[in-house]
Amino acid sequence: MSPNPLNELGSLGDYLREQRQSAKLSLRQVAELAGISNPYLSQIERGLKRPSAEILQQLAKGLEVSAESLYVKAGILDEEFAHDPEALDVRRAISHDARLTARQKKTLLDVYDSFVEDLDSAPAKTPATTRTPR
Amino acid sequence: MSPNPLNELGSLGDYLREQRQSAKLSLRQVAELAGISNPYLSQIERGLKRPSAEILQQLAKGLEVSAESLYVKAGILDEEFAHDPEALDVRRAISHDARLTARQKKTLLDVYDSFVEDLDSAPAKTPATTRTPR
DNA sequence: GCATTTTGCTAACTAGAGCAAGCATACTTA
DNA sequence: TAAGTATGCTTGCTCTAGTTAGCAAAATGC
Repeated sequence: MSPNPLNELGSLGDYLREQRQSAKLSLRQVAELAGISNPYLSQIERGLKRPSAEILQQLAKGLEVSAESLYVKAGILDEEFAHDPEALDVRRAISHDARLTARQKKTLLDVYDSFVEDLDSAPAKTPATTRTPR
Repeated sequence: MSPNPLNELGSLGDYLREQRQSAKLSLRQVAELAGISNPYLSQIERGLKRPSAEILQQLAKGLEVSAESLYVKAGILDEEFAHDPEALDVRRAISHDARLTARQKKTLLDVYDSFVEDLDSAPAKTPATTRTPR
């Protein structure tokens, strides 16, 4: 059932270990800085356990990286979302708007697509289906 | 020990229950949409259990709100971080889109505004204190 | 009136996050 | 060489997130 089996987990662990080693810190040091136990950190780095968001927050603090970047690697946050959205994209903005229902999003996206379709010379774009950005 | 004892938890639960009721859905319906058990959702709404980020993701999908907004209420994401990319950015993205004519922009903005206008009674981002109970 | 469904909830259980204690190997320093 | 320490890891354990089964009260139908 778990949507992020161990792929993303391993990637997260690798990233954490890289960060720790490039900072020349031991497992115990980072564990202490983050306020978690060192055996547990060891298991996280090797992808054996799946840390909660709370633990990720503490680890981010200890490693001096952003919590959001860890969330992204753990698969609980969209990458696009973490990247500060200076680059504005209408489709993306619409699909992330918490105030819109799914149906309203589809309506807006369809309208938008119909507008831009006209100027894309003759693209024969996919008409109605909501294309998930990503 | 836990940094977010039950304060933020209660706020999250209240928010979830408000969203569900304003959508006129039962516990079981939302639980099914989100793919979680209904007793568990009941406990989350009453602030008795602390859902993981994964569960919050599924709940966001079922309730058609952004996962990030739930993360904020659960205390695992900074408010500022989730703030900007929502309401503001849709309007801004539209008005900055070079592919749209002025008239098309106005159309899209009008549609968008009409959508979010309806939400005044059921706001997606309550200031957490003022609850307008219809 | 009584039966059926729908509502939210309680109780008992399972699985896994996160912990303290301890182990084996490598690196010091005397 | 041997004593001391730092490294990462394994072993059990506790606690709680999340489950299934089932309850009492409210709504709906016959």
